[in-house]
Amino acid sequence: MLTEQSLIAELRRHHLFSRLPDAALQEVCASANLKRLPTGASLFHQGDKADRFYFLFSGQIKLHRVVCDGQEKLVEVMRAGESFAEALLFKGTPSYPVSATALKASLVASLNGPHYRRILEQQPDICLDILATLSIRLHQRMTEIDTLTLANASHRVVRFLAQSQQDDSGVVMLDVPKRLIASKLGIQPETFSRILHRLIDAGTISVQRRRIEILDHRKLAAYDE
Amino acid sequence: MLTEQSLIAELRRHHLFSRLPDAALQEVCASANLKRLPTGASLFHQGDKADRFYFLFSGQIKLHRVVCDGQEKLVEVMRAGESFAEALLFKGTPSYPVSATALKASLVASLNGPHYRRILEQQPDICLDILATLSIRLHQRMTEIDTLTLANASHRVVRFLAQSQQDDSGVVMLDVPKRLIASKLGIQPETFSRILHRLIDAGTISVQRRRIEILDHRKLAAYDE
DNA sequence: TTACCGAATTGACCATCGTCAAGCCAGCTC
DNA sequence: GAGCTGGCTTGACGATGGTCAATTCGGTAA
Repeated sequence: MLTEQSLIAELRRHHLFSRLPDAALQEVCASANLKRLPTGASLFHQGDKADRFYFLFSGQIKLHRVVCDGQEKLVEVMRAGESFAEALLFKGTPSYPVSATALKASLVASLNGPHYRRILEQQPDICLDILATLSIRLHQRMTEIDTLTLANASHRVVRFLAQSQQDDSGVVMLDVPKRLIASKLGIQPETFSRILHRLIDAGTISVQRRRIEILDHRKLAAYDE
Repeated sequence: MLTEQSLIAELRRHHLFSRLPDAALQEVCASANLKRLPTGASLFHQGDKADRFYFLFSGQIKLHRVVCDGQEKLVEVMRAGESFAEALLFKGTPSYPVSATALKASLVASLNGPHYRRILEQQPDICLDILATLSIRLHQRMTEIDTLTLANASHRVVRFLAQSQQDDSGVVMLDVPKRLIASKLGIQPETFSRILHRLIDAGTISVQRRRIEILDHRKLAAYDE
């Protein structure tokens, strides 16, 4: 069971709350709702009125967009300790630009947006923090646009692999189904599979289930020029 | 000739400066440089250290990215009265993610970033304004990613046309060369030309040089489903 | 163990779009 | 006017990647 104490302690580790005075943080928690989501449950839908934002304690939640012809595009996968939908607090007429669905059983705190916003007005230093976060995210989206327009499918996969190995071990563990990866890269699952196997045949990588190992970094980099 | 008075008056109309106390704005202007750029001149390059941001008084400036194979991708066209590169003020290690080049003879104010940032720390309300701007821009980029991944070339062109008619007159005036439009849409100039002519043949639009008129809105919308 | 279900893979086929090359048109200078 | 330049257009061709269908694989439950 999650106590109010441990809730506060978790939030403290996040940059949105770390510099908040104790009283303000207590206030925020008082107006928070805890939600348990089983796998596949929806948290909110694209287009819903957005007056709440979220903090993910445990589990995994995907943010995705649905477009006219019913196709689905993965935007981002949120993990424990991350917040999302907080950027909307500042728009005049906020409605969620994505849908949020649990990929695994998850525990989230639903926080009152306008309430937090009023507290923020007293905390210019946190504002600057958030500005930094947003400008970084904006930058990420820009490189993503690069990748999607200027590179073909193979390049996108190679870039994805290069960006996904956190340490330099050369190992990439996928924590979502391959079809979602394909969706994020803007290609079909079949194409994704074929490209991986082309890389395997060339001796560039090896794949066991969701574990991908980069065998030849040089050869991989050569693709991306 | 631009006097300090008219410079201040122009800046006042921009949301980054409109709520600044007089003294603070004077201070900002004092550390500003005015630059005249002839057509084709470069203001800054992708990757340069970014400690200044800009306000465009007159002319037209393109923000673009250059990628490995020498191709160029249009990100945005800035017009008189707009500011740019201000999002970088908040990143730890700022370097421009785009290059800026004058499309027409332009007059820009180059402003001291860290200086402005220090002033901002005293102005939480302006911080919130900027947060709103950034979150809107983030949203724009997201729909752009949608367009680039989930739609084929024809859809992209149709969306572009639909979004580009400011009033409902059905007239779209391109203020940059077609090749740059194509670049922004992530397609080749040849493909852009062919798609426009397909729409002309279908009686959906008419084109005279850089003036595009939408003749049949329903038929155009039917493409984008 | 078997049965089952969704994910992943593989093959065949084809539309779309990029590439290359040539030609055209508008605006400019001389 | 002639000639040049750069942007735009048009055609031919081929590679890339999407679609559809069949098969295999992996995990779960009976």
